[in-house]
Parts: sequence; structure tokens; C-alpha cells
Amino acid sequence: MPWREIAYNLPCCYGPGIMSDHTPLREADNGHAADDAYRLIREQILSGQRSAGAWLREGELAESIGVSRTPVREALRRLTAEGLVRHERNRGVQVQAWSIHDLDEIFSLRAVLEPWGCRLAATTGTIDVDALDALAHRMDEVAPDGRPTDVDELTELNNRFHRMILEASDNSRLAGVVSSVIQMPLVWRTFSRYSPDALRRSLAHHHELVAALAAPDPDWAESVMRSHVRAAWHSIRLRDGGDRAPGPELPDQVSTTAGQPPL
Amino acid sequence: MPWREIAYNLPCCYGPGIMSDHTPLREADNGHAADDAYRLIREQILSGQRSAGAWLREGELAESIGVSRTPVREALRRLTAEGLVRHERNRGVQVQAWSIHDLDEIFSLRAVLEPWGCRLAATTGTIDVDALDALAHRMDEVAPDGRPTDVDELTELNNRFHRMILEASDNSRLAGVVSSVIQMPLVWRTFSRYSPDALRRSLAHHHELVAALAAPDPDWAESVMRSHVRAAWHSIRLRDGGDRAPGPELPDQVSTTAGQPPL
DNA sequence: TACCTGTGAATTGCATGCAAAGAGACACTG
DNA sequence: CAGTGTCTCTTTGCATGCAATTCACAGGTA
Repeated sequence: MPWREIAYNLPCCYGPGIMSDHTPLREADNGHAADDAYRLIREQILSGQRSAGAWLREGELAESIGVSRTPVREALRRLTAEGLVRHERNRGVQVQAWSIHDLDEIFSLRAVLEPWGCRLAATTGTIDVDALDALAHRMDEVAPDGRPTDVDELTELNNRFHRMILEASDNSRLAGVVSSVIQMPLVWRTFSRYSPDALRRSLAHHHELVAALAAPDPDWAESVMRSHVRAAWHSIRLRDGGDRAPGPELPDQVSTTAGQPPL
Repeated sequence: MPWREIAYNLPCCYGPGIMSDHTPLREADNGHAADDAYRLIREQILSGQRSAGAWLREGELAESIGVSRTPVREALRRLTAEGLVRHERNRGVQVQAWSIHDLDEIFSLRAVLEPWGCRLAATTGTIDVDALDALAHRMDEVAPDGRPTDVDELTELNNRFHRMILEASDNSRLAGVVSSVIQMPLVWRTFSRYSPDALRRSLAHHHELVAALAAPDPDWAESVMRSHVRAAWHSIRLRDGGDRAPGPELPDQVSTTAGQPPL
């Protein structure tokens, strides 16, 4: 069967012969179309360029990114699995919309999982306390007196801080579950909602966590982390008109292990 | 633009013109190639037809299922996101291999999440106790005297029992997280590893859970569920040569809420 | 007006073919 | 004999085009 098209596929990357004039994104083109698509679309969602409820058209995305629809589809399926977008058969994909109820679900889950992970990290004792301490101090610098100079960097440092603790818990699924669940608050651009007081308290918690993990005292670590998460929950809700306390379904202490004197 | 191929795509489903003689699967063909591929591949993995470490070739799967490689790729990406298979760029996809350590991770997570969910279910009080009770009794019938007559049905009933409780917790993410995490034990074909004694105890737990949720007494419900999960953990490990107790990292009681008299 | 019905445009679903990346075999070189 | 280049074969990655579905909207009927 003869095939007459000459350059059916171009030699390497950079898709179809004719390309629209607005340069395709793919800044740090690493040669993996699907990965690029995933990263770029995800960024656009988290940065708010694509707002909740907006439809993501495969064709439009493919053109703007500079790849064909195939890798875009793959990226969209991945984002669907992560819960950032919703997929309806034969209709397309739209950016997931979040409600206060979602926020409550997420924080009540965090308020169970993160303290537990923190306890585990204190128990295994395999955490690099110095690195953790460095992160905490770096955050102080980025947010002197509770006023952040760079919200993005602060968020990034905070994520690394929490991730480091969870990874020391020796339960990789725990770390995976938490990070899959806390995607949404990123959309909320968490730290920009903190009052200076709340932010100062949050940073103080970090230092206290370092101390509890250095001790190491699992009860202390778990308890500080629970305070930390619940305080964050309040800080975010308060800015949102929602002034009732975070869900009554979560008692003040969910998980207290008996006894064991401090130190 | 002339197009000479006649049946380039066949009118509806059922892929390419020439099809190998061994009938493609797609038993309950619902007309959605990607979904069919996902379901069939998943079944083959869970049933053990594709054993851990085996490579899943897109071409082979596509042919055996009776679709093209595109929907197979989509199914494989989905399974990757769920952790059932591993994907290596340009090399392919292989069935995930599990270790005792994975089992411990999963059960220690369950031992935190399911009791908490059970507490929530008892607190919201929105659970259909009668339906739950019916499931518990049905399980008695399928496993009279701790000897299952149909392991598959028993597993299915058990899954429904636990899912029903988690869905009553009013935290959809909790249900999602648990079900995404407990895929692996399915591979272990859990109930076939239970001794008659262990299975009897497990079924008794179910009835006790119904009672605790009917009361409703959140402390009781939470506590029974914790026993239930930890007992299951032991039952599975004991059959595996591993005779040490499930990870010391999880104290016997992870989450005890103070006070509140029974009833 | 309310309710079908049909037509067209936009968009996804899927099959296919080429190009590129690995894996293994084998000869060649130091 | 170990290391290295090259050749081939297998398999994935991606671009593309047709088919099918959905939606909006216009026109016909009660």
C-alpha cells in the first residue's frame, strides 16, 4: 500500500508542519511531549489561568503547547486521576471546582494523617533534623515578622518541610496519599490568606516540630503537628467568610496515645 | 480529498478489519474501548493471570482485547496512576510486585483511616444499619462456621460492607483514599488466607460493628474497627511465614478519644 | 406557548503509521 | 577476556484523520 505523504512525521519533536504563530510554550522542552503537556496544563490550573469550571479543549491545548492531541489527552487523564479536573465521556474535561466542604474534607484528613506520620518519623528517628531546621529558618527569612516577601517560595519551602517529615515516616503510601489529597489548597494559595499573627504561629510550630523530632518525642511531635494543621485550617477558613469552627466531626484530639512521660 | 480505504474504521465498535481468530474478550462490551481495556486488564492482574513483574505489551493486549493500542495505552496509564502497574519511559509497563513491607504500609494506613471513618459514620448517623446488617448476615451464609464456600463472593460482600461505612463518613476523599490503597491485598486474595477461627472472628466483628453503629456509639465503633483491621493484618501475615507482630510503629491504640461513657 | 425533531458545527474517541528509544547479538579492538 | 561499536528487532511515543457523540438552534406540530 503506497504512502505518498512525505514528511508525515517531522524528524524529531515539534509537531505538525504548519504551526500557528504564537510560539508554543514548552519552555524547558525535555523532549517528552506528554510530560510537558502535563506540567504546563497543571501550572495553568494551579496559577488560576484556567479557572474552576472552565472547559479544557484538547485541540486548543495541543496547539498552544505545540504538540498533538495525543500527549494532551494523556496529560488530561493524569490530571483526572489526580482530581484536578473532571472528565465527562464525549464531552471533555473541565477544571474541578472546589467548595468549603472539600476544604474541610482535606483538612480533616490531613489532621489525622500528618500527626500520625509525624509520630512515625519521630519513632523511626531517621529524619535529617539539620536539614529540617534549615528549612524552618529559611522560612523565617522569607516571611520576616509574619509578612511573606515571596508567597511562592514560602509555599515551596513549606511543602518541602512537610514532605520531608512524611518521607521519614517509612510509609511511602502515607506520603503519597497526603500529597495527592492536598493539591487543592494550592489553588487557594494558602499563605496569602494567613494573617501575620497566624503566619508567625505557623513558623513557630515548625521550629517546635524540629525540636520534638530532635528529642525525639513521638507524643510531642504528633501533638504539635495536630495543632499546626488545625491552626492552618482555621486560618484559611477565617478568610473565607466561613466563621464556624472546622467540622465538629473531628474531635479536638483524634489520636492520643496513652501515657509515656515526656522524655 | 479522496480517501480510498473503504472501511477505514468499521461503523461502530470492533476494531480493525482483520482480526486474529482467538475471539477478542470484551464480554460485556459497552461500547467504550478504553473502559473495557481498563476493566479487562485490571481483572487479569487481580486474578493473577498476569503475575507480578510480567511485562504488559500494548500490542499484545490490544490484539487480545480486540481494540487498538490507543485505548490500551489509556487503560495502562490509569492502572499506573492507581499503582497496580509500573511505567518506565520507552520500556513499557509491568505488573507491580508487592512485598511484606507494602502489606504493612497498607494495613497500618487502614488501621488509622478505617477506625476514624467508622467513628465519623457513627457520628453523622446517616448509615443504613439494616442494609449493613443484611450484608453481615449474608457473609455468615457464605462462610458457615468460618469455612467460605465462595471466596470471591465473600470478598465482594466484605468490600461492600467496608465501603458502605466509609461512604457514611461524609468524607468522600477518605473513601477514595482507602479504596485506592487497598487494591493490593486483593491480589493476596485475602480471605483464602484466613483460618476458620480468624474468619469467624472477622464475621463477629462485622456484627459488632453493626451494633456499635446502630447504638450509635462512636468510641465503640472506632474501637471495634481498629480490632477488626489489626486482626486481619495478623491473619494475613501469619500465613506468610512472617510471624512477627505487625509493625511496632503502630501502637496498639492509635486513636483514642477521651471519656464519653459507653451509651 | 410548549414540545418535538432534525440539522449543522464543534469536539471527543479511536485506529493507524512513522520515528525514535532500548535490548540483545555479534564482531572488533586493546 | 573484558569492553565497545554497530546492527537488528521489538516496542513505545506521537501525529493525524475518520467516525461518533453532543449541543445549540431553527422550524414544524399540537
